[in-house]
Amino acid sequence: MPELPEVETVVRSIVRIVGRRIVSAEFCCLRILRGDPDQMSAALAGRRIRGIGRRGKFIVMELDGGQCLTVHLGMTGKLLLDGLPGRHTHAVLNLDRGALRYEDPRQFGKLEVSRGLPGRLEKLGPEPLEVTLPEFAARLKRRRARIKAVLLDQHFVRGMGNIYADEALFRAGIHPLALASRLRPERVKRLRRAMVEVLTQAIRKGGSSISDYVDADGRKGFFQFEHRVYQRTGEPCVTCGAPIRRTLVAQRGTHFCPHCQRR
DNA sequence: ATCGGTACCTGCACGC
DNA sequence: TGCGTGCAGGTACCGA
Repeated sequence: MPELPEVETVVRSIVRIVGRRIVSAEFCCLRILRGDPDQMSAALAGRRIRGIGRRGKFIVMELDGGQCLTVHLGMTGKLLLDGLPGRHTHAVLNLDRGALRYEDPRQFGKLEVSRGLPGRLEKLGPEPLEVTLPEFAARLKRRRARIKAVLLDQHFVRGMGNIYADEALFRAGIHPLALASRLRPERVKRLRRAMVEVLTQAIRKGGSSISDYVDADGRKGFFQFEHRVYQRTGEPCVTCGAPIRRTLVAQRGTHFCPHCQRR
Protein backbone atom coordinates (compact mmCIF):
# COMPACT_ATOMS: atom_id res chain seq x y z
CA MET A 1 0.00 0.00 0.00
CA PRO A 2 2.10 2.79 1.24
CA GLU A 3 4.69 4.35 -1.00
CA LEU A 4 6.54 7.60 -0.44
CA PRO A 5 3.48 9.94 -0.63
CA GLU A 6 1.41 7.78 1.71
CA VAL A 7 4.25 7.41 4.21
CA GLU A 8 4.93 11.16 4.05
CA THR A 9 1.24 11.80 4.74
CA VAL A 10 1.27 9.43 7.71
CA VAL A 11 4.38 11.14 9.10
CA ARG A 12 2.73 14.56 8.81
CA SER A 13 -0.34 13.23 10.61
CA ILE A 14 1.69 11.99 13.59
CA VAL A 15 4.29 14.77 14.00
CA ARG A 16 2.03 16.28 16.63
CA ILE A 17 3.06 13.55 19.09
CA VAL A 18 6.64 14.85 19.07
CA GLY A 19 7.43 15.86 22.64
CA ARG A 20 5.15 13.26 24.18
CA ARG A 21 6.51 10.41 26.26
CA ILE A 22 6.05 6.70 25.66
CA VAL A 23 4.64 5.32 28.90
CA SER A 24 4.57 1.69 27.79
CA ALA A 25 4.65 -0.43 24.64
CA GLU A 26 2.65 -3.58 24.01
CA PHE A 27 3.29 -6.04 21.19
CA CYS A 28 1.05 -8.96 20.36
CA CYS A 29 2.38 -10.12 16.98
CA LEU A 30 5.95 -11.39 16.72
CA ARG A 31 5.93 -11.47 12.92
CA ILE A 32 6.01 -7.69 12.61
CA LEU A 33 8.88 -7.25 15.06
CA ARG A 34 12.57 -7.10 14.32
CA GLY A 35 13.77 -8.09 17.74
CA ASP A 36 12.52 -9.45 21.01
CA PRO A 37 9.20 -7.94 22.22
CA ASP A 38 10.27 -7.68 25.88
CA GLN A 39 13.55 -6.01 25.00
CA MET A 40 11.75 -3.63 22.66
CA SER A 41 9.17 -2.71 25.30
CA ALA A 42 11.91 -2.12 27.85
CA ALA A 43 13.86 0.04 25.40
CA LEU A 44 10.80 2.18 24.62
CA ALA A 45 9.20 2.64 28.02
CA GLY A 46 9.80 6.10 29.47
CA ARG A 47 11.38 7.55 26.31
CA ARG A 48 10.35 10.92 24.98
CA ILE A 49 9.73 11.31 21.24
CA ARG A 50 12.23 13.87 19.97
CA GLY A 51 11.41 13.84 16.28
CA ILE A 52 9.61 11.96 13.53
CA GLY A 53 10.81 11.72 9.96
CA ARG A 54 10.69 9.64 6.82
CA ARG A 55 13.46 7.87 4.95
CA GLY A 56 12.09 6.34 1.75
CA LYS A 57 9.13 4.30 2.93
CA PHE A 58 10.46 4.00 6.49
CA ILE A 59 9.09 6.07 9.36
CA VAL A 60 11.82 6.96 11.83
CA MET A 61 10.98 8.15 15.34
CA GLU A 62 13.91 9.57 17.24
CA LEU A 63 13.75 9.00 20.96
CA ASP A 64 15.61 10.08 24.06
CA GLY A 65 19.11 8.73 24.46
CA GLY A 66 19.76 8.20 20.76
CA GLN A 67 17.27 5.35 20.41
CA CYS A 68 15.23 5.03 17.21
CA LEU A 69 11.90 3.35 16.58
CA THR A 70 11.66 2.53 12.90
CA VAL A 71 8.34 1.52 11.32
CA HIS A 72 7.77 0.10 7.87
CA LEU A 73 4.13 -0.23 6.85
CA GLY A 74 4.63 -3.09 4.40
CA MET A 75 1.56 -3.47 2.19
CA THR A 76 -1.28 -2.92 4.65
CA GLY A 77 0.26 -1.33 7.72
CA LYS A 78 -1.36 1.66 9.42
CA LEU A 79 -0.36 3.93 12.27
CA LEU A 80 -3.44 5.28 14.03
CA LEU A 81 -3.94 7.82 16.77
CA ASP A 82 -6.75 7.97 19.27
CA GLY A 83 -9.04 5.09 18.36
CA LEU A 84 -9.91 1.64 19.56
CA PRO A 85 -7.74 -1.44 18.96
CA GLY A 86 -9.12 -3.86 16.39
CA ARG A 87 -8.58 -7.36 15.11
CA HIS A 88 -5.35 -6.44 13.36
CA THR A 89 -3.83 -4.22 16.05
CA HIS A 90 -0.38 -5.70 16.62
CA ALA A 91 1.31 -3.00 18.65
CA VAL A 92 0.27 -0.14 20.93
CA LEU A 93 2.43 2.69 22.20
CA ASN A 94 0.75 4.21 25.21
CA LEU A 95 1.75 7.85 25.39
CA ASP A 96 1.53 10.30 28.28
CA ARG A 97 -1.39 11.69 26.28
CA GLY A 98 -3.20 9.34 23.88
CA ALA A 99 -1.86 6.23 22.16
CA LEU A 100 -0.36 5.27 18.82
CA ARG A 101 -1.26 1.86 17.50
CA TYR A 102 -0.02 -0.25 14.63
CA GLU A 103 -2.47 -2.29 12.54
CA ASP A 104 -1.55 -4.58 9.69
CA PRO A 105 -3.81 -7.34 8.31
CA ARG A 106 -1.13 -8.88 6.08
CA GLN A 107 1.64 -8.48 8.63
CA PHE A 108 4.27 -7.52 6.06
CA GLY A 109 5.25 -4.42 8.02
CA LYS A 110 8.09 -4.21 10.54
CA LEU A 111 8.82 -2.41 13.80
CA GLU A 112 12.38 -2.10 15.01
CA VAL A 113 14.16 -0.43 17.89
CA SER A 114 17.81 0.47 17.41
CA ARG A 115 20.52 2.75 18.66
CA GLY A 116 20.74 5.32 15.93
CA LEU A 117 19.48 4.75 12.42
CA PRO A 118 19.32 1.05 11.44
CA GLY A 119 22.23 0.18 9.18
CA ARG A 120 19.95 -1.07 6.41
CA LEU A 121 18.49 2.40 5.99
CA GLU A 122 21.91 3.91 5.33
CA LYS A 123 22.27 1.77 2.23
CA LEU A 124 19.11 2.94 0.50
CA GLY A 125 19.31 5.09 -2.61
CA PRO A 126 18.70 8.86 -2.60
CA GLU A 127 15.32 10.49 -2.01
CA PRO A 128 13.58 10.76 -5.39
CA LEU A 129 12.49 14.34 -4.57
CA GLU A 130 16.10 15.34 -3.91
CA VAL A 131 18.19 13.40 -6.39
CA THR A 132 19.92 15.63 -8.96
CA LEU A 133 19.69 14.95 -12.67
CA PRO A 134 23.41 14.08 -13.02
CA GLU A 135 23.23 11.57 -10.18
CA PHE A 136 19.96 10.11 -11.45
CA ALA A 137 21.46 9.69 -14.92
CA ALA A 138 24.68 8.18 -13.58
CA ARG A 139 22.77 5.65 -11.47
CA LEU A 140 20.58 4.63 -14.41
CA LYS A 141 23.66 4.05 -16.55
CA ARG A 142 24.87 1.35 -14.17
CA ARG A 143 21.65 -0.69 -14.41
CA ARG A 144 21.01 -3.34 -16.99
CA ALA A 145 17.52 -4.26 -15.74
CA ARG A 146 14.24 -2.94 -17.07
CA ILE A 147 13.39 0.57 -15.99
CA LYS A 148 10.27 -0.45 -14.05
CA ALA A 149 12.22 -2.95 -11.95
CA VAL A 150 14.93 -0.37 -11.32
CA LEU A 151 12.44 2.24 -10.10
CA LEU A 152 11.08 -0.32 -7.63
CA ASP A 153 14.57 -1.04 -6.26
CA GLN A 154 14.97 0.92 -3.03
CA HIS A 155 18.74 0.93 -3.51
CA PHE A 156 18.24 2.93 -6.70
CA VAL A 157 15.93 5.57 -5.26
CA ARG A 158 14.09 5.18 -1.98
CA GLY A 159 10.31 5.53 -1.83
CA MET A 160 9.02 4.65 -5.29
CA GLY A 161 6.55 1.77 -5.39
CA ASN A 162 4.28 0.06 -7.88
CA ILE A 163 1.74 2.87 -8.28
CA TYR A 164 4.15 5.75 -8.71
CA ALA A 165 6.59 3.78 -10.89
CA ASP A 166 3.78 3.11 -13.38
CA GLU A 167 2.46 6.67 -13.16
CA ALA A 168 5.90 8.26 -13.57
CA LEU A 169 6.72 6.07 -16.59
CA PHE A 170 3.42 6.97 -18.23
CA ARG A 171 3.92 10.68 -17.64
CA ALA A 172 7.44 10.40 -19.08
CA GLY A 173 6.23 8.36 -22.07
CA ILE A 174 8.65 5.51 -21.33
CA HIS A 175 7.84 1.81 -21.78
CA PRO A 176 8.21 -0.12 -18.50
CA LEU A 177 10.31 -2.79 -20.22
CA ALA A 178 12.86 -0.31 -21.58
CA LEU A 179 16.40 -1.07 -20.39
CA ALA A 180 17.51 1.47 -17.77
CA SER A 181 21.06 1.96 -19.06
CA ARG A 182 19.88 2.53 -22.63
CA LEU A 183 17.56 5.48 -21.96
CA ARG A 184 18.53 8.54 -23.98
CA PRO A 185 19.45 11.64 -21.92
CA GLU A 186 16.28 13.42 -22.99
CA ARG A 187 14.16 10.56 -21.63
CA VAL A 188 16.17 10.36 -18.41
CA LYS A 189 15.45 14.03 -17.88
CA ARG A 190 11.75 13.54 -18.56
CA LEU A 191 11.60 10.54 -16.23
CA ARG A 192 13.13 12.41 -13.33
CA ARG A 193 10.77 15.33 -13.86
CA ALA A 194 7.75 13.00 -14.08
CA MET A 195 8.82 11.20 -10.91
CA VAL A 196 9.15 14.46 -8.98
CA GLU A 197 5.85 15.76 -10.35
CA VAL A 198 3.81 12.67 -9.59
CA LEU A 199 5.21 12.30 -6.06
CA THR A 200 4.74 15.98 -5.28
CA GLN A 201 1.15 16.01 -6.52
CA ALA A 202 0.39 12.77 -4.67
CA ILE A 203 1.71 14.20 -1.41
CA ARG A 204 -0.44 17.28 -1.95
CA LYS A 205 -3.49 14.99 -2.33
CA GLY A 206 -2.67 12.96 0.77
CA GLY A 207 -1.57 9.86 -1.18
CA SER A 208 -3.58 7.17 -2.98
CA SER A 209 -6.29 5.25 -1.12
CA ILE A 210 -6.66 2.13 -3.26
CA SER A 211 -8.51 -0.06 -0.79
CA ASP A 212 -7.91 0.88 2.79
CA TYR A 213 -5.01 3.30 3.14
CA VAL A 214 -5.64 6.11 5.65
CA ASP A 215 -3.45 8.48 7.65
CA ALA A 216 -3.19 8.41 11.46
CA ASP A 217 -6.49 10.29 11.75
CA GLY A 218 -8.31 7.86 9.46
CA ARG A 219 -8.36 10.27 6.50
CA LYS A 220 -8.16 8.85 2.99
CA GLY A 221 -6.02 10.29 0.22
CA PHE A 222 -7.35 11.51 -3.11
CA PHE A 223 -4.57 10.83 -5.58
CA GLN A 224 -6.23 7.59 -6.78
CA PHE A 225 -8.51 9.83 -8.84
CA GLU A 226 -5.46 11.17 -10.67
CA HIS A 227 -4.09 7.77 -11.68
CA ARG A 228 -3.70 7.56 -15.46
CA VAL A 229 -2.59 3.93 -15.85
CA TYR A 230 -2.37 2.19 -12.48
CA GLN A 231 -5.20 -0.39 -12.25
CA ARG A 232 -6.87 1.06 -15.36
CA THR A 233 -6.37 -2.08 -17.48
CA GLY A 234 -8.62 -1.97 -20.55
CA GLU A 235 -9.75 1.58 -19.92
CA PRO A 236 -8.91 4.25 -22.52
CA CYS A 237 -5.63 6.16 -22.23
CA VAL A 238 -6.36 9.72 -21.12
CA THR A 239 -4.05 10.99 -23.86
CA CYS A 240 -4.74 8.83 -26.92
CA GLY A 241 -7.70 6.60 -26.05
CA ALA A 242 -5.88 3.31 -26.61
CA PRO A 243 -6.77 0.64 -24.04
CA ILE A 244 -4.33 0.52 -21.10
CA ARG A 245 -2.44 -2.76 -20.98
CA ARG A 246 -1.26 -4.80 -18.02
CA THR A 247 1.83 -6.96 -17.94
CA LEU A 248 4.19 -8.40 -15.35
CA VAL A 249 7.58 -6.87 -14.55
CA ALA A 250 9.59 -8.10 -11.58
CA GLN A 251 6.48 -10.09 -10.61
CA ARG A 252 4.48 -6.89 -10.20
CA GLY A 253 1.39 -5.87 -12.12
CA THR A 254 2.53 -3.17 -14.55
CA HIS A 255 0.18 -0.80 -16.33
CA PHE A 256 1.03 1.23 -19.42
CA CYS A 257 -0.30 2.71 -22.65
CA PRO A 258 1.10 0.73 -25.60
CA HIS A 259 0.74 3.77 -27.84
CA CYS A 260 2.12 6.56 -25.63
CA GLN A 261 4.91 4.46 -24.09
CA ARG A 262 7.07 3.09 -26.90
CA ARG A 263 10.10 0.93 -26.39
C1' DA B 1 27.30 -6.22 -7.36
C1' DT B 2 23.11 -7.19 -9.76
C1' DC B 3 19.23 -9.83 -11.41
C1' DG B 4 14.95 -12.61 -11.43
C1' DG B 5 12.19 -15.58 -8.84
C1' DT B 6 10.07 -16.89 -4.50
C1' DA B 7 8.28 -16.60 0.25
C1' DC B 8 5.87 -14.29 3.59
C1' DC B 9 0.30 -13.09 5.08
C1' DT B 10 -4.83 -11.79 4.89
C1' DG B 11 -8.75 -10.11 2.42
C1' DC B 12 -11.37 -9.29 -1.51
C1' DA B 13 -13.54 -9.88 -6.08
C1' DC B 14 -14.68 -13.06 -9.33
C1' DG B 15 -16.51 -17.24 -11.72
C1' DC B 16 -18.65 -21.57 -11.19
C1' DT C 1 -24.18 -20.01 -0.26
C1' DG C 2 -19.64 -21.85 -0.76
C1' DC C 3 -15.30 -22.84 -2.81
C1' DG C 4 -11.21 -22.27 -5.68
C1' DT C 5 -8.41 -18.82 -8.05
C1' DG C 6 -5.93 -14.75 -8.70
C1' DC C 7 -4.63 -10.41 -7.20
C1' DA C 8 -3.16 -6.59 -3.89
C1' DG C 9 0.60 -0.35 -1.90
C1' DG C 10 5.92 -4.28 0.65
C1' DT C 11 10.90 -6.31 1.56
C1' DA C 12 14.10 -10.20 2.34
C1' DC C 13 16.43 -13.92 0.76
C1' DC C 14 17.98 -17.39 -2.52
C1' DG C 15 20.91 -18.97 -6.28
C1' DA C 16 22.85 -17.72 -10.78
